[in-house]
Amino acid sequence: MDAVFRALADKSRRQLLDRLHNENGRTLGELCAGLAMSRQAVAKHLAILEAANLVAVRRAGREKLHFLNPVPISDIADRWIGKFERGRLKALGDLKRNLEGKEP
Amino acid sequence: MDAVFRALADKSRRQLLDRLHNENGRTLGELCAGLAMSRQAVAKHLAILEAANLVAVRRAGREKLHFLNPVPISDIADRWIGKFERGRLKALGDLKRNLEGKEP
DNA sequence: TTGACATGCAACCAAATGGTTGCATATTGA
DNA sequence: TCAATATGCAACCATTTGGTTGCATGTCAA
Repeated sequence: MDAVFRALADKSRRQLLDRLHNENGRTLGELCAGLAMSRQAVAKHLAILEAANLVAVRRAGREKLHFLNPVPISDIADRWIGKFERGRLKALGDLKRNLEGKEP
Repeated sequence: MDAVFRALADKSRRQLLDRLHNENGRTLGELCAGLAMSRQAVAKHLAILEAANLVAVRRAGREKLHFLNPVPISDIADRWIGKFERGRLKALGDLKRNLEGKEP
């Protein structure tokens, strides 16, 4: 879980996930194209995403195909965001009242 | 949005949000209690959460009350996670097929 | 076989991060 | 007033992070 949050903290890695979301099963070389970054930098990012289980990999000869795994993101939504979502309207009301200086 | 993801990347900061979720409107001193960390470290974390708009603040005399703001988390769920959630089942099926080496 | 291509590994570097300590400021209450 | 309390600010430090370069390995295709 911590690895997932840390992996998502970087804009480049979120962009890589976006690209995989659009076209799944890309090779490292394909993912590098047009990213103002060296191939090795992209490889490191993908390794971090892979360690966080956000990206799964299949070797095909000399190529390495990368696939988006949406499960950890789903887990965030379910286990962590859901907790705050449930109380969202209540919290918003409390927040407004509290910032105005009254007690709820 | 980037600030929100980066703020959420740290376990201590997520714990602070959890504590505010349980008991909203805590002072800095209260939030420090029992956290193996100096007051200044906690203050820095709260500043980061405040900059990301995840925490709102009200001064009350010499105390500073901290309130959870669930909106940015909700925004993540809506704008970013939702994108992956929608295709979750399809992506999972594709993932399984692709890792098995067949084409979809 | 052999050259071109795709990826892997390692050393290195600058900047950001998370933490500390020390001191300053502001508010409360006796 | 004045001491205790609550927070703010700044300098400093170690580690992590995101990036680079250089070279090694593995695979395809002519």
